Amino acid sequence: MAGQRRQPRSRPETLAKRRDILDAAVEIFGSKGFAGGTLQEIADQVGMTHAGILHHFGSKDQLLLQVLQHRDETDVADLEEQHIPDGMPLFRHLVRTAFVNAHRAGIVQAYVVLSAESVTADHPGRDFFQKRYQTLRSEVAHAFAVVCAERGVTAPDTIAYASTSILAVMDGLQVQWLLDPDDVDLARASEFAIEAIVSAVLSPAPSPLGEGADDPEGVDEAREPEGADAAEGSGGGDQAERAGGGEQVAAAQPSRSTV
Amino acid sequence: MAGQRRQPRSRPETLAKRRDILDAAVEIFGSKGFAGGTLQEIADQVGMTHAGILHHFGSKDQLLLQVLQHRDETDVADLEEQHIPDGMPLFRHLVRTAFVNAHRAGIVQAYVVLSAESVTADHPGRDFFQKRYQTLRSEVAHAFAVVCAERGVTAPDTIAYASTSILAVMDGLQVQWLLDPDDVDLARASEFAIEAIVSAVLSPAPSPLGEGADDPEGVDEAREPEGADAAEGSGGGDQAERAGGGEQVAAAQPSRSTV
DNA sequence: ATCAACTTACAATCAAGTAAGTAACTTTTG
DNA sequence: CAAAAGTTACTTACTTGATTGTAAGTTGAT
Repeated sequence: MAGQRRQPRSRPETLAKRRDILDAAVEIFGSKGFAGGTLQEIADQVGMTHAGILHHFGSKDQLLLQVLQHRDETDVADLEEQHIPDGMPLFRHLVRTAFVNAHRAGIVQAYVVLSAESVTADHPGRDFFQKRYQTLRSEVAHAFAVVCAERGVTAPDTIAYASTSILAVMDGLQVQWLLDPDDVDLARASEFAIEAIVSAVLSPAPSPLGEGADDPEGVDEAREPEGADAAEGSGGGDQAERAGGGEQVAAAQPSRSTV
Repeated sequence: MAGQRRQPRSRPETLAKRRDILDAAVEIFGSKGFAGGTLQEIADQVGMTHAGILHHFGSKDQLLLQVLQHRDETDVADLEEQHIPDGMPLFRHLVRTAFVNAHRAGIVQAYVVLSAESVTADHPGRDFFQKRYQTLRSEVAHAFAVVCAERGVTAPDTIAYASTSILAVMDGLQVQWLLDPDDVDLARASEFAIEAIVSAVLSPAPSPLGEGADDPEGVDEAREPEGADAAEGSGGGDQAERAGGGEQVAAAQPSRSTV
């Protein structure tokens, strides 16, 4: 709803200012979320009024989009130095990224918060993250294909699961690490999980859970064709199930009463 | 700042109403986030005014806490029927949970959004999720210890990484699945990843990434003792690195320009 | 003199919380 | 057992304080 001149012919000084704003926005949105962070706070951080920010970006939504895009560009630039890896080097690169991220809680948090927030109803960043994950998945899948070819392994159908899973662990570990940096070793755990998943693709082992025994088909999946029926909105419980499951296992903390 | 009588001696009818409110709150907070959702919306859904809700719960923060706690209790009750598993059955249970969750986008979303949002500065749910993950990690770790003992495997030091990783994949997959239910098979991918990680603990394979070669020590970790120095607030790029990484790999979607 | 980069001032919402009142139900008590 | 008294579950109405966005004016550089 806001008309905005998108850098019509701006001076280098102005561009620098815009970058400052974007950096401040990452920090604020990262620490308070998009809905929780305000233009005022961002403005304060760069020493302007909130109207000044709107002058540059037109609206809060636009600002978020630019933040996201700017991050991408910045990071791409960072990588441009190094050669962009494929095949096995990509996996090594992902591990290295986790090690680097363990020293960048600020940006990690921004992505964690914004990506999760983006799943909410018409969030301005939804499209961005959806496309991003699609891209990342296909890149990782490609690396898997390359590696399989190199080793003469017939590219298994597990590649899709493995690709999405690798990205998932990296993200999920970030959440736990942000909540509890002392308990979670972001870098090592990422390394371990990535290795585990790559191994599983390259040398598929029989399921340790017991092949026929677990038969999750009977539980749910068999009834409906794919996991696509999606969005509902009330009912039982998600990760909570996991809490329940362990409560009577010799758990460290009594979960029901303590929490 | 709000004084509130916490069910002093309420009638069963009242308790039912409160449950209604909690259910509505899960839905609203799940679809809009905690910061994004309003008491008004929740009130509308149960046919009251927002003041009525404050009458029951005192404040929005309190409401969130109760929502979280209520979910836990509900889910525990759900599980009480089944026997709570340990050892290998716990892992099977986690897989089953993923299959069940694939049909409960609503609650899955609530947890995804709220857990990620909880990492933000003094979020009322932070403590809840921090404790929750601690509990879950130790439960999974315990199951690993049991399984290792059963198989005569010396419990490896990888158990901690594996435990946190299993929870992480499950969470991370949920985000991707919510954004793109057609592209991501929540249940199958969770199953695959859990099996991969359990296998990696039970039969450790040499790193497929090349033992000495990757040497992430040199990158960062070696410099500072642990991944605990944490919170910063500006700089380079998180998952973005991953996008960059693949951009020049024959990726499906042009990432820089498209996004 | 013009244009970009702002600022001040204001509009329009909107949200959380509070206060006070009301109707219904429970408990006490004579 | 019934009237009084108290309590609960709300509502309406208001206060307070933000927050995004707009409009119009000011300043400095080209």
